[in-house]
Amino acid sequence: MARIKIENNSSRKEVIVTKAAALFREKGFKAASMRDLAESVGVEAASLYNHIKSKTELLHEICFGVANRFMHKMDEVEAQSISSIQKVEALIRFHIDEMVNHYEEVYVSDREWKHLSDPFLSNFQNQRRMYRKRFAAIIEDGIRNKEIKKIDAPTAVLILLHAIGGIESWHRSTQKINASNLTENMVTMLVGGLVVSK
Amino acid sequence: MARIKIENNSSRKEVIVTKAAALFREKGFKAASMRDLAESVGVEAASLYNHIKSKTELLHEICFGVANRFMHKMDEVEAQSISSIQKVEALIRFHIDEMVNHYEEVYVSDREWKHLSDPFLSNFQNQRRMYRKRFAAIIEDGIRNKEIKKIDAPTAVLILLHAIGGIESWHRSTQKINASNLTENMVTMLVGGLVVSK
DNA sequence: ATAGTTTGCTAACACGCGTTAGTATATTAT
DNA sequence: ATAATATACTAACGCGTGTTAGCAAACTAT
Repeated sequence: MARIKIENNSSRKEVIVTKAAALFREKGFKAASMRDLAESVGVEAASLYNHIKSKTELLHEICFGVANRFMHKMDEVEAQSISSIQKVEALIRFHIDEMVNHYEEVYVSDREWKHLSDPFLSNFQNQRRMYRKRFAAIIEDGIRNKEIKKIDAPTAVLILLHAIGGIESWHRSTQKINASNLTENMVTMLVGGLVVSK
Repeated sequence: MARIKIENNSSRKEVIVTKAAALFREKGFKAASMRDLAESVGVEAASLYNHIKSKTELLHEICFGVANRFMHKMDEVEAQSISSIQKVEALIRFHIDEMVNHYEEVYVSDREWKHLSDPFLSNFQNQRRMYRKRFAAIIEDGIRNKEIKKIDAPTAVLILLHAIGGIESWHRSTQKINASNLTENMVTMLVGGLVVSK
């Protein structure tokens, strides 16, 4: 009788969530079936329901896991007493790090959150809005201090966040530069686009 | 008896494709049903098949319509005798313009092409790869001419393309700045991130 | 007016989906 | 060893899906 293998004292549910993230990333939430997931876990579809309540719950876990990590980081960065541009850079580096090390979850959270159902959907959207507002506030601080070019802060946030989302393609790319090189390139370009040239 | 309304001597098929793009953008390709589409067109689901071969054909039309426009623009820009940075700027402006004026199609082409089926899938992926290669080549030219910072060109392309894809959120935003302001902000930030500071 | 063509309708199909019920087999605790 | 719990299995459900067949209505051309 097949059994879900666990390691590092992680629960069976966590194993399923991880496999689900990989599958949702590959096929999209709607296109990925519970039978697909079961096969990837090495078990029959019905058996999954001993550990999870529904397919949607898997998406919850993924999306809010990611969202919470980002919110926590934002708290941390805001509390530091460093320049605005340093805060921006810290956030950019965190985003890239997340994208490199928790690729599947971050990707799914980014692209598939639409398929959440209320009240989780609105909750998630609120968290996103809040995060962007706080990010924009940092940039506006930087503009006031003349560290950062006079640009529309919300637009800058969108650009930054989506630019980093582009690592998705890097991740799949065959001829990829290494992660720290990637990070430096991105920081150069993105921060370079913000700072006022001296 | 309901009839698909046409205007500007566009075919009924084109009307369907346009509505499909809006629906696919909103719900995602898999989650959007032919019955949804039929309702949005104002007709019964089966009637659609007098004009189209399959649901997938709709995705073909959308994706390759967009891809062809971009390829055509790339031909045009490459042929011009202007500096590399000007070429980059021209492409960025075109991308933004496309995103603003053909939002639904571009968005769908960007996010839902995975659901194409071979041979269209590989064809589409090839076109994408080619486009990025040609874009990267322009940037590498710029680096050689010392117009552009020494960065990894393929990474820069990823950043640029995805950053522009971020207009998606702008498009839905309530407090949106106008399109030309948006464009100038993006160009400032993205081109500013590339050029060597003097 | 009539014939031909385009377009839409109703009905139905085969299929894959998420999920549940009921039962068997492992693992853990006494 | 025995009881209790956790986990997996088979079978099946109701439902929504893309699509087709066959027929009716509307437009177009003669």
